[in-house]
Amino acid sequence: MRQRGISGAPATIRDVARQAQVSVATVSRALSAPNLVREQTRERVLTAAAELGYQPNRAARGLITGRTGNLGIVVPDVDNPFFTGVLKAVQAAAVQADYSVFVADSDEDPALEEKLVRTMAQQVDGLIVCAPGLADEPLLEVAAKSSLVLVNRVLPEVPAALMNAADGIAQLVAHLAELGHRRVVFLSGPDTSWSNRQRRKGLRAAAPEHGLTVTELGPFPPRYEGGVAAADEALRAEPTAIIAYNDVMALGVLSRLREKGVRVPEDISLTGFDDLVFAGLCDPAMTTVAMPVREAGRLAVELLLAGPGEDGEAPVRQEWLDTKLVVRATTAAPR
Amino acid sequence: MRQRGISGAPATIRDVARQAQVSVATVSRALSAPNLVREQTRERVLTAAAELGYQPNRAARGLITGRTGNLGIVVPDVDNPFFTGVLKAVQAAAVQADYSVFVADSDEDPALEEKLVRTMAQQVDGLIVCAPGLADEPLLEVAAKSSLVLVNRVLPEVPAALMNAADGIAQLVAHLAELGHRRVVFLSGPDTSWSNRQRRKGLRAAAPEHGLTVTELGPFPPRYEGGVAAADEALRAEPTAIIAYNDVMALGVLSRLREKGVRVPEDISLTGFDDLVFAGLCDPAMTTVAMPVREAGRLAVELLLAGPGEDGEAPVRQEWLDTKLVVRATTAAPR
DNA sequence: TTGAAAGCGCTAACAC
DNA sequence: GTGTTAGCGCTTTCAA
Repeated sequence: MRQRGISGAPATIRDVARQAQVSVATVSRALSAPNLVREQTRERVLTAAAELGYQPNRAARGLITGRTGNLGIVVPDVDNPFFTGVLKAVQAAAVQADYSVFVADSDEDPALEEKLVRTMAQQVDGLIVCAPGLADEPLLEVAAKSSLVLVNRVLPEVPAALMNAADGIAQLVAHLAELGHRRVVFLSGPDTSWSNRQRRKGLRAAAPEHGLTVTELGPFPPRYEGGVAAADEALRAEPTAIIAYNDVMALGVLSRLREKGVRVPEDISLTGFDDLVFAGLCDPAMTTVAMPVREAGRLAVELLLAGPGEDGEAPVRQEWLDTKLVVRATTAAPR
Repeated sequence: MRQRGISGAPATIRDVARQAQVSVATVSRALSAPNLVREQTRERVLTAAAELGYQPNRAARGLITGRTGNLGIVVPDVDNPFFTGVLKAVQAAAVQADYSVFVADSDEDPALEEKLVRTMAQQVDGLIVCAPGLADEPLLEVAAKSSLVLVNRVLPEVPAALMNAADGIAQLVAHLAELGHRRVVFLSGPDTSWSNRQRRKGLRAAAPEHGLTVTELGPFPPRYEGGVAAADEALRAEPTAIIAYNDVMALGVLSRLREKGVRVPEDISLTGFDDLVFAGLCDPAMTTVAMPVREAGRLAVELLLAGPGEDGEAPVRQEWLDTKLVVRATTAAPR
């Protein structure tokens, strides 16, 4: 920030001290430990500070306290609504606790991700990482030296905010079974993704309980085109319902099915996952599973601020958040 | 960031100096002005730094240089793809220039927006503001003291990255006219929005040139529900084409039209604006105008880093970026 | 080419 | 309750 005001440089604590006729220590106290100064003195200081437009220099404060007042979050793609949901909540919770937040976008590049995590770790009081692609080791290493919270990822002794996708897919299975479906196809996402593994695991556990036969196809790229490509393959298995790895993929499936004259949900049911905005806006509106992205963001900040506890006393918190089935118009009883 | 490594506190410049058997000044120089130290010395320093995992403390550096190495951006909603497009590019450009970026979300609240802008201004080297709702005065005030760049907003003497929506809508009008449309409806967004004014202005200028009669309706809330509500009103004007303020609203219109059995584009043409992801994913895919969000983000950072010039020498840069018509499936010749 | 030393603006002992 | 003062880790004169 370049100073260009008439008054030149910004006011320092010394300017305030002079104006209020007290020492710098008193100014410091009046501002950060108000109960340590006489009411009257404090008021003089506050007035002087206001008059001079004084704002404490955070770098100087951080230098001595060892705290920066900043939180960081690294995500693979800030343009992906899944992560912005988390980001939004992180941001809100941080502001509330009087922290600022740094955001870094790795553009899905694991190497960059590692660099960003390391760089950021040293300029924040706590770091939130949603980085499906990053390897375990660098994370563990950083976690050993800094306050780290993982989102949707489990690593020993590292606090985490987890979304219970397995249960979400179980809800989905129950819903489908109740409608009368027996033969479904699961369109898998990337094998490397923790989320995909969770979803598949949940599916494998829940399907037998509901008498569902599942054919797993893929992996497919978790994008619109991936869905388009997957649709034909899915049809060949002649299911009555298709469970796509996520909403975006489901949209691709939907488009391809329409192209081939297959009606949804009359001829075949289709579900997404994540409940991104457009899941509710497409036509027919998509039955999907809502992920607690906001809650995860909020929780991540809470875990960060709660800190590691009194040196190993409390156990590391890895908390699961509920997902929720959202029934819309792409699912119906099979013919 | 809490330290918990075995080695205790992180290495400081003094540790490196000791290990490399030089003074702290030399370490500092080796790191930030390599050509001022002998090659051999520099290598010793670099080795020592690497061995100790030394990372300069940014707060300390900032304290003395007056620079923070941080950029800030404030947006009304980090969960809105329009802004995340800008954010993504800002982030990328910043990292490239070795800056970190703070992001603040005002949640569309002008009062909070003002507070965030003021707070942020003092902890960054430059601030990017995309805040349609914020009043002029606070912005001008902050701009007087800090490096500020506006996105999609014009204020005297404040550098800005602007998207040429007026031209975009002119392209839209030309496209519609070419298809044979003569009677169109414009579904207006919020009156207070700079974007809406730009779009309306462009429409009013372009329509007559192409022999189009325009009925302006609204203002409507720029959301899905706004579009649903607007659709009925639009139909009453019996247009052959509807131009919605933005994509989200257009989606609402599309849904309501389908509900009423009005086919798009056979019975009526429909256009959006912004080209958000789902504009290409909905069915039929939406004809819309792509906004140069990425370019705007990139440019904003460039304007920030270019700085105010040699004290008033160079004129303040307010640059316009091109928008682009994207023809998809919601527009066709009228019956 | 290198080193010694003076702070940047602030907080936290420690005196009074 | 308040003031004095010693640094936090770094960059940058100024000398050598």
